[in-house]
Amino acid sequence: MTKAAPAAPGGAPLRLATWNVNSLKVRLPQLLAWLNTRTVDIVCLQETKVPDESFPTQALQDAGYECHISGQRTYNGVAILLRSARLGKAQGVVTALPGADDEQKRLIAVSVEGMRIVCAYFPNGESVGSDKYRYKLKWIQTLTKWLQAELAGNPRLALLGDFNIAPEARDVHDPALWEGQVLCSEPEREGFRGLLALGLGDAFRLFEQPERSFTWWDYRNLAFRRKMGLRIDHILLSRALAKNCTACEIDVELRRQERPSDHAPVVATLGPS
DNA sequence: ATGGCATGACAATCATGA
Repeated sequence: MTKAAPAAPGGAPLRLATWNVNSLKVRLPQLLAWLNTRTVDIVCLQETKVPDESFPTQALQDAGYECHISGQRTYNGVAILLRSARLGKAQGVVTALPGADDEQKRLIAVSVEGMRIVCAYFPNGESVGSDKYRYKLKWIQTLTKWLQAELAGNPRLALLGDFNIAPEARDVHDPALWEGQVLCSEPEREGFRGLLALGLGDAFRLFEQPERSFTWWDYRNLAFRRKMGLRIDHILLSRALAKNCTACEIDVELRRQERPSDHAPVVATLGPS
């Protein structure tokens, strides 16, 4: 096992981000522009919707990132981009959730700089009580068990992704409207708390945040303009990483752009340990 | 009111998302 390296060698902060791009093909120009203006070192992407052979590896390499991918046609698909100038080689790449026993590409994990980085696209769940909802709850259970083992071997662990869970009422624009609905139901929230119980902290809630902070807004009904959103994209940090976390923000500007993803990125900053 | 919009596969609608 490699020795845990400092979170921020050289003292420069390390930035970790997650973004559900809702089609990497459509969003690539925005992603490249974003990477060009923001210094993010580790980027977790969900809903790339692109098979591995069509992944825009060259364009992202040219932008300075090494790509680790687990994709499929049409649906799902995840990737981790590592900024080569800042980070060493990745090891221990895992491209599926062990034990999940399905074809859906929803998880990728890498070890880099003594950290275990897990990028996840949780199932949506469709509606409470549906087959997809049951699949979601089971998937979360499988993830939780696997993470427990991962944490035992890698205490410096970050879980980033589209969780498709709004953990609390304050993460919902209209809690009464959403009460008991998919993304907000109690079993899903229990699942989220089960992840916290592993010793993970919600990076966003380590800090004072504006009210009505969300990461997803429906394309319909002018939901973004009307601030009708949910906070369903998260960065969870193990204690060893959380104690060095100095900021966590939602990059709302990307949702304001032309032809946006319906999700905005979340970015966490780790200071020197 | 189960729609509204966006994406991909596919060639007019349909599955899926959240």
